[in-house]
Amino acid sequence: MFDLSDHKIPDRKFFARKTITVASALLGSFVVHDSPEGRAGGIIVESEAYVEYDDPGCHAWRGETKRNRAMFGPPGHAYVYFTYGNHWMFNIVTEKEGTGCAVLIRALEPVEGLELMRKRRPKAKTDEDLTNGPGKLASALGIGKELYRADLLSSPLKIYIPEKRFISKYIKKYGGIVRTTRIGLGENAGAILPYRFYLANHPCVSVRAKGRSVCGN
DNA sequence: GAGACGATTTTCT
DNA sequence: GAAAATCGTCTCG
Repeated sequence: MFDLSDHKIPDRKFFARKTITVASALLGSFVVHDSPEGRAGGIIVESEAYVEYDDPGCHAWRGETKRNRAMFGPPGHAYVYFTYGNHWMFNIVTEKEGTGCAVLIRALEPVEGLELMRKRRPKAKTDEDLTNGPGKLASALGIGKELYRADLLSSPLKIYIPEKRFISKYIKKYGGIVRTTRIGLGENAGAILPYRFYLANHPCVSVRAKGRSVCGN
């Protein structure tokens, strides 16, 4: 398994930057959830940016509501919400407090707690199936409403940033970063904005119909 | 293997 | 009452 002592927990400023910057900077870093059942975690291989000010697809576009309140809070916190009847989504709040922006984590490479994740997702046939979608990874990591607004710097749910060398090697290994349009948004909901990032050849990326790898990088 | 669709709940109009 | 930042299953090739 990976030794997390080589990786550091970012400070608040890491998340306070532009959402697009944070979304791409998160590729190759770790998400770890220490639950009572044990530790589960993986490497981020796909992310999407959602920003309040120029993005009709963002939950915060129409202003603050009870549901999206966490997005307007301080950066580095979790914005977790429920959708489509069954699924939790895990987002990381970005930019300065009062701005409704976040990064949606769409896919991970499972690394820590494989057994626990398999137990949580008995229907997954392969290990890639454990975390190759936003609803799937939340389920595999045991992320639910109790982590709404959790501080990623001090709660059981944390982000670890590996050394720069590790990240560039990892990104290179999987063919570089692709920037393209997001998934699951309607035509009028900012579907054309190139706010999605993923590792070109990574097996865990949830490339769907709309997400053809167009703009290589 | 790809495309269609139903499940199910929270939130807003 | 409808839509939603999805998933799993069913159908047809």
